[in-house]
Amino acid sequence: MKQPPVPVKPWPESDPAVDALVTEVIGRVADKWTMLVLEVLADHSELRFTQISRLVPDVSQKMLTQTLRQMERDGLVVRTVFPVVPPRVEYRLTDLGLSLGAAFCGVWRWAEENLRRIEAARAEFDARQKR
Amino acid sequence: MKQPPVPVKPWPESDPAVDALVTEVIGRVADKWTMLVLEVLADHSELRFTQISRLVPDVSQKMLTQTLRQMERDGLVVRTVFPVVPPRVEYRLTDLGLSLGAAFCGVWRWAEENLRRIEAARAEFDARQKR
DNA sequence: CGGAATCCATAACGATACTG
DNA sequence: CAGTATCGTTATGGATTCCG
Repeated sequence: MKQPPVPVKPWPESDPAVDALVTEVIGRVADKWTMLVLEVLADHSELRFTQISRLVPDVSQKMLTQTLRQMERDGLVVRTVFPVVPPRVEYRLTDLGLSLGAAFCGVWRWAEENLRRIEAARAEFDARQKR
Repeated sequence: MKQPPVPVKPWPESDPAVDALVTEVIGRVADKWTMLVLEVLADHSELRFTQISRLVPDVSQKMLTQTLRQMERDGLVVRTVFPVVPPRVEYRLTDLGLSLGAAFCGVWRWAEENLRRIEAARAEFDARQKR
């Protein structure tokens, strides 16, 4: 049985204006810290600032604040401030944030499943460069 | 049969070592230019350097070269050099590259479908900041 | 044509100090 | 606790020039 020449056509359309916006959104959303925060929030459903900072390895306080602010601005997380001392701030994903997590799940699994292949390709490429 | 409490659990495991590698791979692969090149190559199946540069808006020659090299190193594209003058170099996606395109399709569609929601969230957030 | 090499501006990020 | 503000460094990307 012959397979179709192109098994998957990933992107259905190509409106340049929409493309630019989509690219910008993906660029922001595909950020390293955003994805890691998305992961821990998807796992724990609600977390305080310091809890997130402990769960996301090597994130600086500055980057975490910045990332959470952007995610809040984009409607991915809600930030709840409890007027107590010491302050208590909780973060949780919105439905939009959850749906993004689901969408990214495919990429995450792809990366997991193909780690070896990528490492092998890199090793072979690097070996060829040395010659 | 009882369904699990969390409707979607995006990430099945959490091995910190694998996590770090996956994060690194995603970080590289989720790059702006990589995604755009992936898109045009998925649409055209094989392209020359200048053709890609015309199809990807605003990409500099430096970034395009760099992106293509990384993609080649990661085993996402194959680079074929024809020994003629003037030089002719063709790029096409590998199966790995195609499968990545398919995985990213979910994120791409998510971004398209939720553009409005994100813009609305941003507008509301910005309006609240001004007060 | 398809790059490589260089220079340079700026954006990104980490570390530190301070605050309600 | 959950940030904000500032500073210094590093990484990134554009523009330009040159080459087989």
